[in-house]
Amino acid sequence: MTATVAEENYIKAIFHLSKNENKVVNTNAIANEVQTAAATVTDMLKKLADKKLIKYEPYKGVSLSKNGLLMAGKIVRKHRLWETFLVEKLNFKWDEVHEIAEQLEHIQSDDLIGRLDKFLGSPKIDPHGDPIPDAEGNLIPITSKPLTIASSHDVHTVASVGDQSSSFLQMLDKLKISIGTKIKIVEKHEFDGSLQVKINNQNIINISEQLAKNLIVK
Amino acid sequence: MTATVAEENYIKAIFHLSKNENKVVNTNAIANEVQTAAATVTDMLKKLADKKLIKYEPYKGVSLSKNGLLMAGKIVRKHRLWETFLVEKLNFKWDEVHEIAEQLEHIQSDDLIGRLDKFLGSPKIDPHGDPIPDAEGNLIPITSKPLTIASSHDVHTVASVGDQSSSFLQMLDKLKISIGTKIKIVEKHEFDGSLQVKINNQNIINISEQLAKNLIVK
DNA sequence: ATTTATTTTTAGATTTGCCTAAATTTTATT
DNA sequence: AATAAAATTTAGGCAAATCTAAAAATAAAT
Ligand SMILES: [Mn+2]
Ligand SMILES: [Mn+2]
Ligand SMILES: [Mn+2]
Ligand SMILES: [Mn+2]
Repeated sequence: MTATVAEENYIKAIFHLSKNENKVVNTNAIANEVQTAAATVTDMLKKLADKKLIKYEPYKGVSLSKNGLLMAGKIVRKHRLWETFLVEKLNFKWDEVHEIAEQLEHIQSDDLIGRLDKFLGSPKIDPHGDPIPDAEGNLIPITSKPLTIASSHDVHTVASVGDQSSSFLQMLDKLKISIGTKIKIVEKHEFDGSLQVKINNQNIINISEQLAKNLIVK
Repeated sequence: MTATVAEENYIKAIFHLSKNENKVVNTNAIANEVQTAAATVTDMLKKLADKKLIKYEPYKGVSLSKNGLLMAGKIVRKHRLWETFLVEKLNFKWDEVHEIAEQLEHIQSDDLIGRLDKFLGSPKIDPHGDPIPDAEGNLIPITSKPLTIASSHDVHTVASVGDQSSSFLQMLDKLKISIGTKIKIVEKHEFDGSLQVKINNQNIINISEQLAKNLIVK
């Protein structure tokens, strides 16, 4: 009844690739996400379909079933609660926690997660601004968008990051951009898509389109 | 180079069965400890011997190598630090933490354990009174003995418990006996080995030999 | 509409950790 | 010392998760 670590990682990968919706996910995309061969993914998809965790049509891709979606939500909840613990209590930096949470998310004990949640004050978002699903695995999606499609001359607030890589997160640290930072688009450069932005109503800097795309604001 | 969860569990089992010494451990004892068939243990012993973690002589039993002993110490350190976290920070009772620590002890990150240790104030003993090995895996054995061989009419202090079962720990809770409790042997009953003891210089109760054997005092 | 390219699945192997049953070695008992 | 009992190892197999290479299905390009 309880899923293996491998199964949990696949379920979570499908969840992330389908962006919390019912979007169909391809075999190759999963293979890339979990870093395995496509053939290995096919094997696993058959197993997950047998367990009714996904809807799988050969050659057509997969989506999570209702059960699969809730399971994914619970794993994501654990991942994000542990990340919050690591940053809030153990003083890890936000670019250092992903690998460890990747392991901790598989620890099996509902009681543990309930107590951890309480210990942390039942946080609603993790250190990267991502929402934490409830104990049943339900996730309330946050209505936010990349800075690239946000309106000019308006002040936006950084809600989360669209990339968890430490190179990206460390760059944000250097630029003094974090969750909650106010950003006003001063000018958009047609040429390379870069943006002239005002940070926290203070200094004005230029950021690349690549960076702006991964700043999720509300 | 890094050991699997199964390998770690076997190394730890051998460590516990050899009571931190160089005592030789039998296949059946390990099989019983890790709850597997004896043949499975033999397979694993060959693998651990190849990796130079144990000294293995077929039919003669095994003991940990220097490397194996340090690896065991590191796993035990993690187990006991996590137990301390669960009790001190998440308010688990001391009879509820073993199963979860059994999982958490396999999380791989030296940085994590270093920070956890610091967060907990570098505790020297875990919730059961067992010493916590240092970061290198070295353990300073505590010189303590079962209450059954302690002197009469002297006051002893409970240092640790010789049994982690929740039935035993819950019984101690009922008897108001915990780590640090003062116990004076009032009388030893020849007939069944039970002891008349005075708890914290207050009430006098009778405890069975079975119970006294698992009260480790100093 | 064919041909080509890409994606996905199938086929056949490997490794790890486990099992049962049979053979072997060691230990205990007549 | 011979035999019986217990402990341990070997033999052969199985399930999970992975791989590479080949076949099949789908999508893209001419
Ligand atoms: Mn994971
Ligand atoms: Mn996160
Ligand atoms: Mn364990
Ligand atoms: Mn303990």
